[in-house]
Amino acid sequence: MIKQDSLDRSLGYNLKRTQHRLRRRMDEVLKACGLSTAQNAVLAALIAQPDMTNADLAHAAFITPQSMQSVLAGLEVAGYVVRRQDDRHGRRQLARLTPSGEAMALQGRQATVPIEAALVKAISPLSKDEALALLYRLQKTLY
Amino acid sequence: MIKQDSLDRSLGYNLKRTQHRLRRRMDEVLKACGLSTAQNAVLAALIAQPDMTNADLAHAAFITPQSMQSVLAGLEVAGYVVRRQDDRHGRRQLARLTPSGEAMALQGRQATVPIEAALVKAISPLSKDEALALLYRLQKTLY
DNA sequence: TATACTATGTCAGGTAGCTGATATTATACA
DNA sequence: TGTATAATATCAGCTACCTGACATAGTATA
Repeated sequence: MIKQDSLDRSLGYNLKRTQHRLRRRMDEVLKACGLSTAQNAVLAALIAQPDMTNADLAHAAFITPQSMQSVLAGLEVAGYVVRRQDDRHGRRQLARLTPSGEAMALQGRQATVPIEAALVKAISPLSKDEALALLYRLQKTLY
Repeated sequence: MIKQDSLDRSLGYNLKRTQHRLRRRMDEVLKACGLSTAQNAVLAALIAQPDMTNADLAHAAFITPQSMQSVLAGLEVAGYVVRRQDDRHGRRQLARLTPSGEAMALQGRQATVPIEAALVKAISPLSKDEALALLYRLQKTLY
């Protein structure tokens, strides 16, 4: 490698590389739980906020509603999630965790806690609020 | 949305969301050039450093060497890239841009410059060096 | 030198997520 | 009220990328 300088100094490229490594680490530990990243995202979202629709979960997991359908179907078959009709809405189906789904959600959370903790530690000398504020600004710019 | 707090304060989740939006923006402008993100990554890498191997390019574009094979094959068919045997190595094949490949690389670069510029602008009040240093620390932690 | 190990390229098959299209329900509005 | 628009779910097909297996060439080491 002689001249990789322009790429190494690019924010976009470094955001990509950071996210890529984060994804790899997450996949590693989640695989040990028998969860995919998308599945873990669903469980994490549902434990924070039960009775979400397929569309909501898709948004939370950064995939399309069509893709979320199959993810959710898999979680239903596995017995981690149940869906029922929304009483006050003929189209919506609300998903929530079963007891075993909650247990699996906690396992996924436990597995990923060390990674998040390592990130927080690596922020220094910046504060977590400063780092989050930076990411918020970038997100707002990119919306 | 009632309680999304824990996710919104998570560094990992916000890294993912930032990268996701960046990816969408990049895809938009590159599509107008007729380029995929992977193709643009190859062209950008080759303009910075000619005569790279398939394995090198795969690493630079964050995909597997197997996947890069088909990307590179497509770029060869399109006439943007040529590959030749490395004189001093029986296995390596070195890729470089054709004149039209260079032109397309510049088009891709021009299309993405405003996005990178917007990111740089959004960093403030932090400096670019501070932001890059943060990403470097995160990458090192995640390796 | 011989032998194990690593790097590179390639083929084959699988999977996750995407786009497009459609039906149904809710909502906004004229 | 009626009608257009938006939201939600779902089916079908496609594509990009992955994993696994393998052949060949270079490198290290005993």
